[in-house]
Amino acid sequence: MEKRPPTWGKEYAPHRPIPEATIKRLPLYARALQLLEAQRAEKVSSAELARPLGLNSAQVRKDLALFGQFGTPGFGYQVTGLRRELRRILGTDREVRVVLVGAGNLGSALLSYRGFLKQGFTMLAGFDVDPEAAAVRARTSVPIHHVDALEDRLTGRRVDIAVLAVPVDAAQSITDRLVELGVRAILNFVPARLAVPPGVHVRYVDLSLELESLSYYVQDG
Amino acid sequence: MEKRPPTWGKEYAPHRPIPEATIKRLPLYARALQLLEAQRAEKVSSAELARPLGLNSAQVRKDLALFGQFGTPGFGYQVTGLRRELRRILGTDREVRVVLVGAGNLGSALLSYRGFLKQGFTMLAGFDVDPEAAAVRARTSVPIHHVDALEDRLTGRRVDIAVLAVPVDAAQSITDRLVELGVRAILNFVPARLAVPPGVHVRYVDLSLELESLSYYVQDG
DNA sequence: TAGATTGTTAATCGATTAACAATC
DNA sequence: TAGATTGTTAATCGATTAACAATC
Repeated sequence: MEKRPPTWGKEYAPHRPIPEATIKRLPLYARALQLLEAQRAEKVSSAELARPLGLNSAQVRKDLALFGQFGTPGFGYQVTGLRRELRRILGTDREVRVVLVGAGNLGSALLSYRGFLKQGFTMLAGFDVDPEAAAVRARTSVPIHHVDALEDRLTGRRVDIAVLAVPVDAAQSITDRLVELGVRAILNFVPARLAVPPGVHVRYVDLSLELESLSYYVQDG
Repeated sequence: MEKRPPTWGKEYAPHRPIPEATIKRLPLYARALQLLEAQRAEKVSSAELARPLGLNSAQVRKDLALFGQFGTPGFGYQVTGLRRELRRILGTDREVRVVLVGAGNLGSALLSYRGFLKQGFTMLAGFDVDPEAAAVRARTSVPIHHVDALEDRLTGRRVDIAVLAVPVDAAQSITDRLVELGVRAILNFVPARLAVPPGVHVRYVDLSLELESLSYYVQDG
């Protein structure tokens, strides 16, 4: 049955800063909706969206309501429409341009790991101090250059996100250069705190830390 | 100058559950202390520990006080002593035994990535549906077996933590088998929610999700 | 209309930070 | 003793969950 679209659009550019916790859940919703769309589902309720993700339905409604009124009382959300909204909000409906710096074991795996870069993301290039060895490791069509060529290769090209997987000692100086080149966000796999100017976002992923903290739970019988 | 050790040991087996957020910070403290110890620092204050980690000194004191009284008012904490306590609390003073299941691009990178497994951790084995190809990718001395041999290889051996990097469709059934084998914690790189019995801990790391949520911050000028 | 589900406000929960007496 | 810093309580902040009037 056809329903007319809900009255969304209350506040496209939200004035209050959106909680970080909400931002992290948005791609989760988008992914679930992608699945539902593939299954030809027309509509979904906040409860149906929340349950498989292990979340609360009120949380889903609250997260979404921060960006506008996307649902219809008594009905739910239109799968396709909501997915489109989320991709617009996340910016993944446009091309998101990514570079990787540091193609050692971890970095080169990220280059070849299908499932890291989802629809909307483009890996422009990788950089490493030993691009030949890195190319062998990565086995990818993404060009890998020497880190010295960072400026030569990227000046004048828009780079949205840099993925950082260099040795600890190199992290800050590479960061400074990336910021200088206009990078707006960094996904940092290096176990080091990065100093960045306001407006540049850094997300820390410390794989070793995750393992070490899990160790806490496996003690005794 | 010699100081007598502080009066720790108030509550070694804490009755109240420790906040997850605290558990995640403990390895951070341990790592900072390791550095300080290497620099021959004798003592450290909560403020000195907090600042480089971007934390609040009260938070450091509160986290530590959950496990006992490790400090000395007017003095601070003894680096070596506190580090030892933290390693004991985390269980990284004993051998922590890890297996990896799924040695594709990401999994095999984790096998070779020095810096993933810190002191105290032992990677017993990797498992993959194509162990030969995985071995080529991983270039490591860690043995890689076929996943079918999970039970044959691990029955009767203690496994503390499993690192999961299999395809989505295989995640739950592999999880069930790992739980059956007595695994107590899972570091899950698969973008899927895992059902586990109470007492088994799952930590989710979704690299693609991190990238997608960063996309939110790089919009407009 | 009756049933369902939204958007939103209020209540709850948990975590962070400030403040300070205790104490080395 | 004077100065410094802990452990801990109280205040603050933020996020989650419950509840429900609005509404399709």
